[in-house]
Amino acid sequence: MLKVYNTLTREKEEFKPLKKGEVGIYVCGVTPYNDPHIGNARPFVVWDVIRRFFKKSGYKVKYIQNFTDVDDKIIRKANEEGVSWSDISDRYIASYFEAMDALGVRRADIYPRVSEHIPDIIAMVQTLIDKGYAYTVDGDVYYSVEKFAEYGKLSGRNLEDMQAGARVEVDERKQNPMDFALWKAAKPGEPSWESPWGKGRPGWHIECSTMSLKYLGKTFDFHGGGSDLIFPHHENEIAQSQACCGDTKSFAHYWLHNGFITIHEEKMSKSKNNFFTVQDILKQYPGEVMRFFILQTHYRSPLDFSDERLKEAQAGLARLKHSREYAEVLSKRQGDASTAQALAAMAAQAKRDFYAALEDDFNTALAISYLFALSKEINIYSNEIANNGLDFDAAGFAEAKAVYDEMAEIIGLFETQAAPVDDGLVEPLMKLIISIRQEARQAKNWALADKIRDELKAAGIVIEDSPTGARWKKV
RNA sequence: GGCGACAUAGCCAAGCGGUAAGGCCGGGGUCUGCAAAACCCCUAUUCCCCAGUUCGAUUCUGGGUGUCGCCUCCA
Repeated sequence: MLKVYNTLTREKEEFKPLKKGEVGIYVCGVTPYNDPHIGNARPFVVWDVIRRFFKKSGYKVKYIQNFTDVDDKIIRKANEEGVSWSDISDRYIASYFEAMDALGVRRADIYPRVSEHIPDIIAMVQTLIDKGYAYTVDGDVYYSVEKFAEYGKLSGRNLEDMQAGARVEVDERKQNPMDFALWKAAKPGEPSWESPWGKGRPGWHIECSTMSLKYLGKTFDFHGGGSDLIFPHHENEIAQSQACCGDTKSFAHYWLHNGFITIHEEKMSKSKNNFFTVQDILKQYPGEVMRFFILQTHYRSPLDFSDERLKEAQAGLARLKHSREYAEVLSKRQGDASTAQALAAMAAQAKRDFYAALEDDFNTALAISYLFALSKEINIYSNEIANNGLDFDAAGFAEAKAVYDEMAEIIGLFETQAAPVDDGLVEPLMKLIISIRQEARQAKNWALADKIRDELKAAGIVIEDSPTGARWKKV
């Protein structure tokens, strides 16, 4: 039984799909005005796993993720650079996909953009006006929060408290300081579209209501995003969507919010200028390491970013990879002893535990621990075979590997292949050097063998001997 | 000021009423001509503090202390 923590009720609830065997997911995407930093990437990595989990569990998944490509910051950046707003959004959407590809995040089913849904947005705003939830002022359209009785239900606030502590400068034209813009009248130098209220552009929030309605319907299963979107963004989406549909039970059933990635315990954010972009980190670590780093912590917890943490993730991931290689090799060798029955049983148990962990509010950290548990079991058997001549059971290893791969696939590991950096010359040269050294070793000429190894090391190449021959790698 | 989250070994991190998963680091060993790599084993009588509820609490309740977040653009 799948249980999920719902921000709306502040409880873990049993997940009941709207339609049996199907799940609809809307995750708030990015405003493309910058390269994504690792904090931005977190929700997409998390949801990528959730989606893989649902698919593996037999659900038909519809996963929508928007791009807010009409926005103040995009416009500002475009004006700074003297290019069009769409040049900026196109550039950073491409950057976003580049980062997601590196992290092994599979594509959503649809990536709707604000700029391609202006008529839908206008229609929704008009409906809100018609129903009395919105009013126009000088070409702007505002949502009247007082008209929506349940305003604040997601974020656990009420209008009185918010007004008491409001730090925003009050726009005197608003009926209530908390009213927010559905449509903004055009200003010089801004992109704009014709509307019943004059030229203008959509406010923030309305696009998600409109596009989720269009692609997932009035009611759907999951809505996700970072915790910072709970208020005002998701609160406002609820107000818009439920007012529009006239049904306070409509819209998303389960609201999932991920915690922040921090640096020195402080939220990573563009405004604090304490962020690391995915692309920057990729210069030091493979995307897979970042992904593993993110998933080793439960999605709702804060996650402190540092080089140290990434190094740890890399070491742990390397351990998992080694075991997979063992299982792979042994599953293909000849061997029909049934010594690995315990291994197969262990694998079956690991698989059950793994799924149970994910069914408990997508506890990837716990799930990954079962990957390590199976890894250890595989290593023990491999050692018995290598060191004690135990007969082995290829079928047992094949079974363990199948389970191992299934778990890894949901977490999204082992998918990226290291790009060979060979220029066509290094490989044959190294082969030659290694074979010369091997001859020296066979002649017990340790002085020469060690000299070759030491000098290569000084040149940045490490030689590692093994029963099946020497390996080399750049440091 | 309002609302909320979190505090578990050297570091990271699960668990959230039945007696502390996992990873990293460190220590010991196996393998190796020597190394390296890899693997195996070991590493918290104890879960921020103080009360309370309970046969029993890291887990629940109350009160502290500390850290972080939202209330303004933010994943």
